[in-house]
Amino acid sequence: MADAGEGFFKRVYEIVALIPAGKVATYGGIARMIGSPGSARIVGWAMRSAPKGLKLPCHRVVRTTGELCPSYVFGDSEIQRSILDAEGITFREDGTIDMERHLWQV
DNA sequence: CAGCTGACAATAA
DNA sequence: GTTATTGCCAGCT
Repeated sequence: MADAGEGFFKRVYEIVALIPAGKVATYGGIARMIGSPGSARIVGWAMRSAPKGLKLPCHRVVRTTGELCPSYVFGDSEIQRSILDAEGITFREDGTIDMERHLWQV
């Protein structure tokens, strides 16, 4: 990777963009793939500052608890559930994602 | 140049 | 078991 772009952000975009449909990744997990296990917050921040042209599947990025962030939604809180459901993600009774079943790991 | 903020995570009480 | 606090790294003002 000769081009570093924005540096850390670019790295996050690459990881998130590589998340296959039907799978989800955690902020801390992505941060760890980049090489900064303590920058879980930066990953989330990268999503927030992520240009829409990249079409990053932010909905596939969830917390370690399997809970999605309340404010990252594209349009409405119900949208993310619909998207993930369309991707093949299964939700539990409490509205959290089945991490054991959809946690993306290389 | 220095300090603050931020879509999280882990540990302690 | 739940709730609160601290720690982390990188960008932005």
